[in-house]
Amino acid sequence: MGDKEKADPGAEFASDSSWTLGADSDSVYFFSNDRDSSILSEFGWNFHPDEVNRTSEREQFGDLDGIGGDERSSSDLAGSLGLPESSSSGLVSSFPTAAPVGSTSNNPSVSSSSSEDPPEKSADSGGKPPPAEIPNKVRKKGQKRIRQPRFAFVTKSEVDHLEDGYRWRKYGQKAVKNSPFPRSYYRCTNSKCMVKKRVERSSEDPTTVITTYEGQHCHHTVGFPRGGVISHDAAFAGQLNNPVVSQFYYPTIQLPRESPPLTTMTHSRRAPREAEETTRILQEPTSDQLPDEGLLGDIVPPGMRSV
DNA sequence: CGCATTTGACCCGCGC
DNA sequence: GCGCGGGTCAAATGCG
Repeated sequence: MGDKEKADPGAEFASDSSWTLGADSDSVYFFSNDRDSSILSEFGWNFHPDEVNRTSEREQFGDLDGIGGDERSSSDLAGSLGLPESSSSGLVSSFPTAAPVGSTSNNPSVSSSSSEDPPEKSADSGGKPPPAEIPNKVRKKGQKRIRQPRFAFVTKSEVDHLEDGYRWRKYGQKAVKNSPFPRSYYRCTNSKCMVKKRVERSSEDPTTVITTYEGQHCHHTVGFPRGGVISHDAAFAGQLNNPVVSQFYYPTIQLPRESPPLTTMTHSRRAPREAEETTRILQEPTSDQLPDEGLLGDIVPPGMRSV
């Protein structure tokens, strides 16, 4: 696959993504050292910034302005997010710095908008687990849709559905304007988890997959139907091994110099055809190969954190 | 049989 | 107010 890097991933994302990145400026995250952990925890992952080696993606994505001033902090996020599922195809991870979600700016990067903090998990308010936002039918008129922080990742991958350690259920697909590729909507299969993610392929660069996460996991990674349980670390490591370049807008996490193999796993019962074709056999990585032991695996329930 | 995916319809927010 | 586009729902369908 092309290893070429995206010249301007952000721009692409901005144009393709309908998620008004930064549209709601008030909800945009401005990464700062202090906020690193907060942001990460926002997704249910605990990150220890200090342990993460930061690379100089900045150079690479210099045009992506960092969020508010200190982009470095964003690096952790990527790892926490469980990363775009590229594990099957692999990616060279280069986590770009987080971009400000200023829709007005050229910063394409990711958008994270946390307009209103994640609603209390009203987990079971009825039968189905409520989505991140109040269901239309339940939502009262005038009640604004609540959006959770969103983080987008640009990944060079041939497969759309990448593994990230969590199980996802597809609940919708939409055609993307000005793009031949549809956008898929996924929800975490955990009934109590309201995390959602959107996966779409860049129209400009078909080899680029844009994954946007919204919400925070309130549980650990799950086991896979086949392949056993996988940890975030494993998933993360595996992705790093991939030959694809993944650009994570938010985090600027540092990748291990070497990507340890990771056992490929598939969440969905039906493995994507592409995945089967491009999947590489990976092996579970050792802790020292990972960016940081426990860095990715340390997950904390959303409710535990204080933002 | 249970769970995931597909897909058309519906709802909502936003721009004009 | 209207239209467009994004996002979600839910019934139908398929697969293991």
